[in-house]
Parts: sequence; structure tokens; C-alpha cells
Amino acid sequence: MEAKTTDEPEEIADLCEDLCEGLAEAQENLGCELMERIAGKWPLWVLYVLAQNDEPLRFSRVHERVEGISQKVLTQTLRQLERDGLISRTLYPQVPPRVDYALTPLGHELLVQIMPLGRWITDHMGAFEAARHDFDSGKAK
Amino acid sequence: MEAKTTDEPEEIADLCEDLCEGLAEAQENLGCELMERIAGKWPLWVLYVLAQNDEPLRFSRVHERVEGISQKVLTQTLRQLERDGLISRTLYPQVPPRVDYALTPLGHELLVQIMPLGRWITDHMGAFEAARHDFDSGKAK
DNA sequence: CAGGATCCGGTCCGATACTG
DNA sequence: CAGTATCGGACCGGATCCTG
Repeated sequence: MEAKTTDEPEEIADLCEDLCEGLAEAQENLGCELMERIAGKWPLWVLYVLAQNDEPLRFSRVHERVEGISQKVLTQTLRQLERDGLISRTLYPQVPPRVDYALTPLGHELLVQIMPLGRWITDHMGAFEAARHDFDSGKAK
Repeated sequence: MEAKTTDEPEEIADLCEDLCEGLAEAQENLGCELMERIAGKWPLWVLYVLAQNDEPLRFSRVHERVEGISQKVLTQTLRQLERDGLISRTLYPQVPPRVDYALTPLGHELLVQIMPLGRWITDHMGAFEAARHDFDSGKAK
């Protein structure tokens, strides 16, 4: 019949099933949107910063810790995360105003879910770098 | 879904450790780049399409299956994925030319790693929608 | 202190035309 | 068939100024 790749067809088919059940809908609908959102440069970073502290963080503190982000984008990011229920925003009607951001259980769980992926990526960083090097040197002829 | 409010500090600290070990480097360095890359709208989609077939796919086939993508962006995406060693590109010097794309073991494993995350997202889609609704209706006063 | 409003340069993306 | 090249528009993010 058809030539198969390096893996056994069963493995692929098995993966396919899971993917069709779990990822397919996410891909073509709203989950894809979420994947993109959290996978941007800043959102995960912000969640990570909030996770490092067991207490809520003020806007300024987050701004300090997520170095490189502009105030505008940080505000946008925080709004998005709040909208998706990943963080909570608490406004203290003081003067000067004070706003605390904290991870929600949902946001916490999301980090837990993403963690193994992050670990896997770091573990295979060498493979990625090698692949890139091969590709680049191959094209630079 | 677990309905725990503010988690115990120990849990957070525990998470922190893992995050610091696994995600921190990825965040601030190259892994972050990879996270963003694969999490874009198309890359994962392309990988997913390739995973559905146990045989390599031609450019046209991929283009058909990843509906909505332009030819230009598809080319870019495929190049990226190839550069990162997630897919393989095989050129047959025919006329008309023929190019086959297939998942590499690395790309295959990446999908396996991402799957549980995708599943978790779909499982909690309701929570996300609810959070968004709450947020939107709260602001629309 | 937190963040809204504005301007503006860089980037991304789609459509089109063209090549091996 | 599988791209590359180019152009114009949309969008994104940064810097600055201003408000409660």
C-alpha cells in the first residue's frame, strides 16, 4: 500500500484518535484562540510571575518583574487574562489607587498543565538548536 | 473541576519549584521563542494535519486541509517547522515538481506532549466562556 | 499608582504576478 | 506544482502625555 513513516501506523492512528477527540475541536474553534492567547510572549510570563508569589501582586510589581513589557501591553495582557478567568483583579478604592492581581484556581491549573510541555521543550532544546543549525548551514551554501 | 479558592502556599511553592526548573529558562530564553512559534494559529494546525496521515503530504494537500491559510503563510510556516526539525521536506526533482512534507519523530513527540494541554483546554472551555461572559457583562454596565 | 488616549514605526498578512 | 517577489492594508507594540 502506501509507504509508512518511521513510526508504526498504529502509533500514528492512536495519536490521531486522541487528537481528533481532544485537539480537533480546540483547533478549529475557540480552544485555538485560547492556545494562541496564552502562548503569546507575555501572557504566560505574567502568569508565571504571579505564580511565583503566594500573595497578590500590584501592577507595579508585575511590571517590574516582567521586564521588557510596556505598560500598555501589560494592561492589555492583564485584561485578557482576567477576561479568561485566569487571574483576578482587585481594586482598592484608595488614593493613590491600588490594584492587586492574583492567579485564580483556573490559572493555576493551566500552569500545571503547561508545565510538562515547558519541561519537554527545555529538555529537547539541544535538538531544536541542532535542527536549526543544520537547516541554516544547509541553506547558506 | 476542583473548586479550591486560594491555594495553600505549599502548593504554590511546589509549583514554583517545578516552574523555576522547567519553565523559567524556557521563558526567558529560546524555549519561549519555540512556545510562541508552535502556538501561533497555523503551526500546530499544520502539524496536526500531517499527523492525521501516516504518509507524507504534498504541499497542495496540506494547503487544502489547512483551510483558510494563504499559500504564502503556509510556505513560511512549513519553513519554520522544518527549521525547527519538526517536519521533514522531501523534494522530488520532477516536472512538475513535487514536495512531500512529513512529521519527524520530534514533531510527533511534540504533538504527544501538547495533546493533554489541548484536551484540558477543551474540557474547561465552559469555564472560559463563563468567565468571559461574566467579564463582558460586568463591564457593559 | 494604575491605566486611558494618542501617535507612529515595524511587522504580519492576503492578493497578485511571475519563475523553475 | 511549489514556490519567490512585491505591494498595500491591517494590526501590534512602544513612547509619550494625561487623568482619577
